[in-house]
Amino acid sequence: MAPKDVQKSVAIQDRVTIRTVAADAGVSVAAVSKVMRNAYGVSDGLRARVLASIARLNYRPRTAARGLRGRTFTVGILLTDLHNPFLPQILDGANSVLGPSHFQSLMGVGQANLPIETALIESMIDHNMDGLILIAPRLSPDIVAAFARRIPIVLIAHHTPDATGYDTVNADDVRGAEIATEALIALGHPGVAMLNLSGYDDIPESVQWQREYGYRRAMERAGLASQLRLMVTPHATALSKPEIDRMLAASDRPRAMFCWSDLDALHVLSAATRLGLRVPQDLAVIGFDNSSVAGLPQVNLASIDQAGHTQGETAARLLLERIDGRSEPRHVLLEPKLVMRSSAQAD
Amino acid sequence: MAPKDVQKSVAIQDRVTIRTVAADAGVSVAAVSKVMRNAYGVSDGLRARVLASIARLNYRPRTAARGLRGRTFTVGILLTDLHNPFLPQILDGANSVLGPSHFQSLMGVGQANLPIETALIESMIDHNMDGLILIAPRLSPDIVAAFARRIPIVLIAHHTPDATGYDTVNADDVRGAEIATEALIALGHPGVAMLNLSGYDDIPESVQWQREYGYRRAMERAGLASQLRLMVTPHATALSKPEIDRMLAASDRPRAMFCWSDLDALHVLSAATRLGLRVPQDLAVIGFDNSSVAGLPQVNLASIDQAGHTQGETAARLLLERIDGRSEPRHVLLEPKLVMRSSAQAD
DNA sequence: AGAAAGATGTAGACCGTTATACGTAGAGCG
DNA sequence: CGCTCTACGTATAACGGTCTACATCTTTCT
Repeated sequence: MAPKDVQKSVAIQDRVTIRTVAADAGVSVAAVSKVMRNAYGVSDGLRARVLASIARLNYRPRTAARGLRGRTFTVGILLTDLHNPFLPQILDGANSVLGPSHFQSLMGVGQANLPIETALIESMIDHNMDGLILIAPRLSPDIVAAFARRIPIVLIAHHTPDATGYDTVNADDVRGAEIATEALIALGHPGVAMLNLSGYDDIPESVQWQREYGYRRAMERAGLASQLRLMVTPHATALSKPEIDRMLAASDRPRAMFCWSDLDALHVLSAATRLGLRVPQDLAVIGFDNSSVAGLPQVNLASIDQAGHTQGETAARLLLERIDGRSEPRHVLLEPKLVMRSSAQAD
Repeated sequence: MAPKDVQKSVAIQDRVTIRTVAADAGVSVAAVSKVMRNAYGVSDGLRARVLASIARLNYRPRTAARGLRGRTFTVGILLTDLHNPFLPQILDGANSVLGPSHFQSLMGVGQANLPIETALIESMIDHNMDGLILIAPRLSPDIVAAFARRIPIVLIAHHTPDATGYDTVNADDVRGAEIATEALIALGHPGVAMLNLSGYDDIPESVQWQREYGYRRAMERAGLASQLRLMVTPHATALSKPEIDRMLAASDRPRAMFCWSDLDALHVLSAATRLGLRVPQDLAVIGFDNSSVAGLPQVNLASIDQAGHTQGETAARLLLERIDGRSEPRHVLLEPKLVMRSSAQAD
């Protein structure tokens, strides 16, 4: 746990501190602090003098020291996995709100690993960050709630509509799965199968549970309850997929598949190509995320768009509100929509 | 510049501090600190008592406070652009070294924007991070050097082999471009064109300059100096590419293209598909990065692999050395290699 | 004019660590 | 036995900010 014996670091250039500025401007340290914080009780003359000194000395307050008592104006963003191709949208969205508010964001990668995730959150708290955005964390709701008592938190891709200690932002995953399944049924394929993420976190809060539920509901509503067919796969990073090949080579192979993520849908398409199946005639496929690869002409994967940019924006906005003192929970659900492409289009 | 008037934040649960631990263990604050730092002058008995209290109270030192005097055991990683598909490899590599050393990493996204990049680096310094890894920053070498006087820095994808204030880790981009160009020439296409990133940072330090140089050198060595053909494109996020279409539709279109990045190569392949060109018979393409999309069966893009994982590992290792006091510069160049796929294979 | 209210600036405690300087006790030694 | 060494703990000054009291100086009101 404890690091190796610490030795003196390389000499670092002297920094200009709040005291340097105070001396330069001929005022008290407190006055400079007030100007920095836009606090009450500063005359125009004093402010001008201080600002001039700040500019002249190129002073910037040291976040770490500042956070010891006040705010750091930094929020932490926890990512599960960098390979996820719809992350950039979320982050762009979040930064588009954070930037103008003079908040910085620093990110950590949880690597889909619970201990690492926990350690990162602890670390972000220890860095005195003002709030946290967690994207699809593995954490259980009660652990999140415990953290939320220590720091404002907004969750993305984690369905807990009744949680009171924090906010959530989600695409309506049930509805998205429903739309996809209905579209495949409408194509004339009764035996629509679903490829889902297998997993240790097979709980209602998880995105994959919600999508599976939407699939089931659409099938039942169409009177196809008896045709339900679910397959699971470990996380998409596991590249070799003999099971997918086997499934598609079998005589009772599905004619249409709804995949819980674009990444997995890509593997299905690859397998189809390998086996000489025509898409969409022999096999129709719809994915989820509408990630950038899906739009490539070589791929042309129909997919459910879940408005990542908006999710990021919303999460950042909610977090700033919470940092500003709001304590009533807010849970936002965004409407997904199908982006049709040739992988599921009769045409 | 200054944020809105600050108001009191939500009440946060009392934290257990070093004082709480000291009281619980019945020792001085200094003793606890010594145990935490593995410092000299602690008896086994005292250490045991303190560790027991730490465990019982679940104490963790607060990084921000710690950094005020000592180290934070946190390094910052600056990314240019999350869309870049070979980032994950680098980060995995870096984290595989950082993790076991009890160092955390926090990342910031520079969005290929100089002011944002600078602000992030300042912010990381203000967070008292112990060192920085900058990946393909837009910063000019002298600005990097200035920052490096304040904090240990390792650069990835920025060629300054003579810099003395910091370390660099790079793939040999000249050699990589050369290999790709030679492979295309060997295919029997004399008129090999190159698609490069256009840009404001057209300087020898940049990756794109190095790759262009490699392309030129290979052409000249093959006695094809007169056949040089360079095209440039703004950053790949600009999705619509009428110029690429125009170029490929022209009668004097290139028969082989070396693209400075996989992302751009994908757009070239897309255009070829749109225009009904056969790959590789009518147009052979080689990209750079060997990113995960390149390997998809639908894509099958030949590409130069630049060992991202090793780059990340090496950078992290060098940074830790620098944090530990090394001051002589080190500049590592890794050998790239061609991964042949059907986009450039006669077959 | 005198008092109350408001505006502006300062002093200094405090945040949670690190690290230096120092005190004390026991061991080793001539 | 007195003296030096070493090992172990403690007290406390930083670190660079924030923020609560409070002091001082103007206005405004009666």
